[in-house]
Parts: sequence; structure tokens; C-alpha cells
Amino acid sequence: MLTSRQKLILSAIVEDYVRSAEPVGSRALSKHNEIHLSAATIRNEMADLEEMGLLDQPHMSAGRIPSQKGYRFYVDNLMMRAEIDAETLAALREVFVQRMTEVERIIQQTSIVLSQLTQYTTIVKGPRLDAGRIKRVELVPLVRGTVVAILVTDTGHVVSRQVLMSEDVTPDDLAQIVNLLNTKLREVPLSRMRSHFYQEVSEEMARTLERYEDALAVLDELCAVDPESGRVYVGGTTNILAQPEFRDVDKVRPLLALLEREETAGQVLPKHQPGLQVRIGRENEVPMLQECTVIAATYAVDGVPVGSVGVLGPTRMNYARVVRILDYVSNALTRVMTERLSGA
Amino acid sequence: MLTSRQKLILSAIVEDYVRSAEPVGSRALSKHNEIHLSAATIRNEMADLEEMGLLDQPHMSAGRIPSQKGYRFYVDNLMMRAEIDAETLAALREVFVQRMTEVERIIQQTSIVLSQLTQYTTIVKGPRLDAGRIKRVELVPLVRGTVVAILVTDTGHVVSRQVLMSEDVTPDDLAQIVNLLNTKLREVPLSRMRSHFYQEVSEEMARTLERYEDALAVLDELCAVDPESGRVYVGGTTNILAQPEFRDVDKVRPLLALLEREETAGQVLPKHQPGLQVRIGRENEVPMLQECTVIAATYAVDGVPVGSVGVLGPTRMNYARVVRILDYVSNALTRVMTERLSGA
DNA sequence: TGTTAGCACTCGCATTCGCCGAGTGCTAAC
DNA sequence: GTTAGCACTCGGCGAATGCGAGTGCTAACA
Repeated sequence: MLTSRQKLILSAIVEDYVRSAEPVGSRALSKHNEIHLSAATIRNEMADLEEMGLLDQPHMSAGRIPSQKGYRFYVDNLMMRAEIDAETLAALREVFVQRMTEVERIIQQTSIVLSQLTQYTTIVKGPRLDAGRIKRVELVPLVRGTVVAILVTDTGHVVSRQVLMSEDVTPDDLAQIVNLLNTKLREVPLSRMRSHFYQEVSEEMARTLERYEDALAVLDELCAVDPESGRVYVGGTTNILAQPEFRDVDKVRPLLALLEREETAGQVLPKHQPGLQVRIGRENEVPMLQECTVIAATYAVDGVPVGSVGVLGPTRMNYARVVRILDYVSNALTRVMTERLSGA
Repeated sequence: MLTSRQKLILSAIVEDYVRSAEPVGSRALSKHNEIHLSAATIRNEMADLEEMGLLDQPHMSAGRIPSQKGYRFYVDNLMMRAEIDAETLAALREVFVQRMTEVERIIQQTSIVLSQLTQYTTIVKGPRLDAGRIKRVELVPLVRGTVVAILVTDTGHVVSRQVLMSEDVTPDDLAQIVNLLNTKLREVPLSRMRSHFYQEVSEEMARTLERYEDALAVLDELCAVDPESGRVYVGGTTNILAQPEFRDVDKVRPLLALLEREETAGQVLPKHQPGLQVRIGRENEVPMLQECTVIAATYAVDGVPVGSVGVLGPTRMNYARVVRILDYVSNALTRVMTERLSGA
């Protein structure tokens, strides 16, 4: 266990370093207005903290910086949940006060404002598709042999897939298929479609439809829709370039490459675990992020987490501020989304 | 006019520099196997070329590099349309041989393979929406007061918008609206909807529908769909980081910021002018691109350009290769798209 | 007249060196 | 337990230096 003086010093080091990005020396700390100790005393304490693995020394004659373990201790025990400053709060309020119709637009706006406020990179995962129930299925013929299958959920998501069919299907055939699908699948939660309804619907098709093959093609295509995949929005990618730890092109490149593609960007956020998560450095699963911190929170509809929102930055991150902001955002998203999507 | 010897030298300088990214000296050139001249002679010629503004000298005692004007001359007069090497050709063929159903997927694949092959950044603009005709309109009620309006075009595009309506619209009301819209708008080219049909349809609505207000809301929303906006796919953003001219973070940052957002990324490509365009450095309109080259080509359906595909790199770009590849790709896209979309 | 060899000169770049200053650990005194 | 003092370490910075690639000019040559 740490003495309260050690806690004070560790705290000060983390906060100084987060602000300045430069190793913190004993002299500088002794001038800190909450610490009334001489530099020498502080040096002794720092030596102890280093021995405990909470501080690192980049080289012999430089100040100390927090180690990843140090950040972890700070986050778990020392961090003060400072109130959000008025300006930031105003910016946040403005986003969520607007009555935006489209869910996707809310997500997008969130991502933009988050990266502006934090100056880090933001990742927002749209509400997962299978949070919704099927509202309607439609088939629209294009040229001979191709049909667009459309699926509408009660969350307002519209998914479309093109399906290849026999060349000689008639509008009538399509109407029959659509009819069957709508009767059988309406109000079915997407999460259960593949597991609980595929069997039943395909059998019903075999029994009642001439165009069994083609109907099955549609059903297959609908079931192939990845339920995990809501869209992933990445904002403020270039913000990380402003951080001194990423001024080296070779260091950022793999990171940017990671963020460039939706699939890999999505993996940055931990799997939907409810609540707020802080992943410091090597705590991240993705190897590219060993020198980054990801703070993520989920948002929920009716108590079920349906998406997540996260901030990616260097381990030298303003933890208190980001945690506070994400807290606000995840609550706001939960509220807004519930308003839109709940029990519809 | 340049002597053929000057052309030979300019050509060699461009090609050497493109390969090595280092200023080309007279000695190096004299060892070039097509140039049987002494270094001194070459120096004289280079001095002349510099006077003409075709070459630059980064500093007194370094070799020469092509000026933007030099590149321009090279592209217009000297560049050999070398054949694509077998490997590259194979990779390209493979993309376009696949029978991909979805147009968007073709575009996406194109973008990926292009950036892999060129090692530059690729921008592909999906076929503009208004290249298509309206195939079907649907309305799906969500919660009370919101309805999803869906528009399907014969290009297979599906656009959806949420529309706010009176709380008490009945499914019957919606059916009437849908009915009217489908009757009036089917087969109408999107490009003409707003200008030619808005008036007519809204009058018809006023005449025959009780729910005039709500119907109009739908129509307005449909007309608000931006016809220019097909999606913009950007690929290989991180490739530019590998280019020595962009090793400086402060130089790339604005460029990456430009590419990050779809709207601004789209502006990188010149407006759909048919044929292949090479924009060198300051020839680009976007100020961020003053030290870049953009090579772009359009693809067409039935002779009408509907989208474009481009490559963004440093002015020190492998012009011959990229031009050749883009030529191939734009032709292939035209062919494939026409197959999918033409006269449907 | 065009081409080439030779030479002095320029200039960027990498290396070295020495210095400075911030910061440390240790010891001894308070 | 705390603090002052002191010797030591080490990275960073600027000046000095040497190297090498490349140039322009001149004079000789075909």
C-alpha cells in the first residue's frame, strides 16, 4: 500500500506528464503547490515508487514518467472525477438536444464531437443490427435474374442485398415469397432469425412455394447479414498525429492502417462489456495498441448493451477528462437511443 | 522545342528520380545505358533544361530533379505507354473476372486492388445515384410518427430516409401514398425527379390524397437525396506515409485530414470529365495537393460518365505505370458497369 | 563547332567534440 | 524523518570538421 504522500506524488507526476509530455523531475514537483517537500525528499519517494514499478525513468538523468502500472494505479485509486468544464458540457449538450431522426446520424455526430473535444481518435460502433426486430421484407426485381432483397428493422435500419435468381421468375412468384417471408418473420428479433426461424421458414417454403430454390436463395441472403455489424465510425484519426509520441511516421503507420478498415477498427473496442472500460497499453488485445490507451463505454437500449463508443490515444492520456466525457456520452446515447428504439 | 538529346535526358531524369527519390547527377546519367555522353556534356544540357524551367536544383551542389513543368512535359510528350507487367495484369483481371453482384462491392474491390498495385492512395467514386431510374418506393412504419421511406433504383441502389409524420397515419394512408408514388415515379430517372416531377406529383397528391401533408413530407425527403453522392471509397491512405516526401508528420496531416472525410475526399478528383486526366502539383484545385499528383479517369454507362477513379501520390509518381493501370481499370469498370446497369 | 577531360569550388550531411543543464543518488547534518 | 550539499550521469545542442557528390568553367581535342 502507498502512503498518502506517495499517492500525492504519483498523482502529480501523472497529471504533469499528461499535460507536458515531458518527464517530471523532483525540482519541478517541489514547486507544485500541493506538495510542500524538498526536492531531495521527493527523490527518495520517487525512487521507492520506481522500485514498486509505478514509475519509469526514460534514461539515467531525466525525470520520471508513469509506467503503465502507474497509470493503472492512478486510474483505479487516485483519479479525481473532475466536473466537465462548462464549455465542453455545452458542446455535448448541443449534440444530444437536437432531435435527430436517423440513428446513424446521431452516431456520426457523436463521433465528430467526441474527437473534437478530446483531441484523440474516436471510434463509435453503431447499434448492432440484431438489437432490432424485422419489420418488413421486400423484393424488388432489377434486370432479369437479379432481385434486390430489402430488410427493414424496427430500429430503422435498412439492409439490402442483391440476389441471383432464375431468369424466369415472375412478379407473382416474388409476391408469394415476400408474402411468406413477411408473415413468418415480422416482429422476429434479428438475433434469433438464423437460429430459430431458418428451419421453419425453409420448410414452409418447400411446402407451399413452387419457386422453392429462389425463395431459399433470398432467405439465405437475408440470414447472411452479419448481425454484429452495425457500422463503425472513426473520427479524428489525424488527431493522433499531433501527439508527440506519434510524431514518428513509422510508429503511426500501422496504427492508421488499423483504423483505415472498418473491421479492424471495430476490434479496437473491447467486446460489448457493459460499463466503462479503461485499457492501458499492453492491456489491449490488439498488438498495435501496446502503447495506446483505449477508454470505451457501452450504450444500451432497455438495459441491453447494443453498441459502444471509445476514445483512442497515447497512454499519456487525460484519463479524468475522457472518462468523464465518455460517461456523459454513453448515458446520453443510452437515453436518446432508448427514446428512438425502445419497445417499438 | 527540345532536341532529341534533351528529351532523352529529361526522360531519364524523370524516370531515375521516380525510382530513387534522389536528385539525379550528371555522372549517374552518363552511366545510363541509353546515354553515351560524358558527364560534362550532360551538365551543359541540364543547365539548359533548368533554364527552360523543366528541371529544378534542390540546392547548389546536388543533382537535378524534374520541376512540375518538367513532369508535365514528360507526361505530354515523352512518356512511353509501357505494357503492364504480367503480374499486375493478372491481379487486375482477377478483380473484374469475378461476377460480383453488388455494384458497391465492385467499386470497393477496385479501390483495394488499385492501392495495392500502385502503392499510392486510391479514390473511387461510386456510380452517381442519378444515373439510375426509380424502380420502387416503399414506406415502412416504425414507431408512431416515424416512417422509413425507401427508394430503389435500377442500379440496385437502395436509399432510405426516415420521415416524421402525423401520429395518426394508418397503414392504409401509407398504402395510398406509396401507390401514388410508385405509379408516378416508376422508371423516372433520378436526375429528373426533382426538376420534372416534383410539381406534378405534389399536385396530384393534393388532388387525390387526404394525407397531403404527410405525403408531401415523403416526397420532399425523397427529393432531398443528393443525386451527386454516390459513395466515395478511399483506399491505401497509409501508403502515402511510405513516400519519402511525406515522412514529415506536419506535411501529411492536412492531407490525411482531407482524405478522412468523404466530402472532401471526393473533391480530390476533378469533376467528371470524360477521359483520363493528369493533374500535377499546382494544377490541382485543392490547395493541399500542391505537391501531389492526381491521375483520374472516369467510367461510363452507355457512354455517359457516371463515376470516376483516381490515384493520389507525390508529384514524383510513376506516371507511365499509373496511367496504364487506370486506363485498364476505367475500361474494365465501364464494361462491368454497363453489363450490370445498362438499359435495364 | 560540338564534345570531353580536368579542376576548383560549393554545399549538404554525417560525425565528432565539448559544453551545458536538468536530474539523480548518496551522504551527512539537522 | 527531512533536508542541504555534492559529485556524477547523460541527453541535447551547437560549432567544427571532413567527406563526397555534384556543379560550372575553361581549355584541349576531334
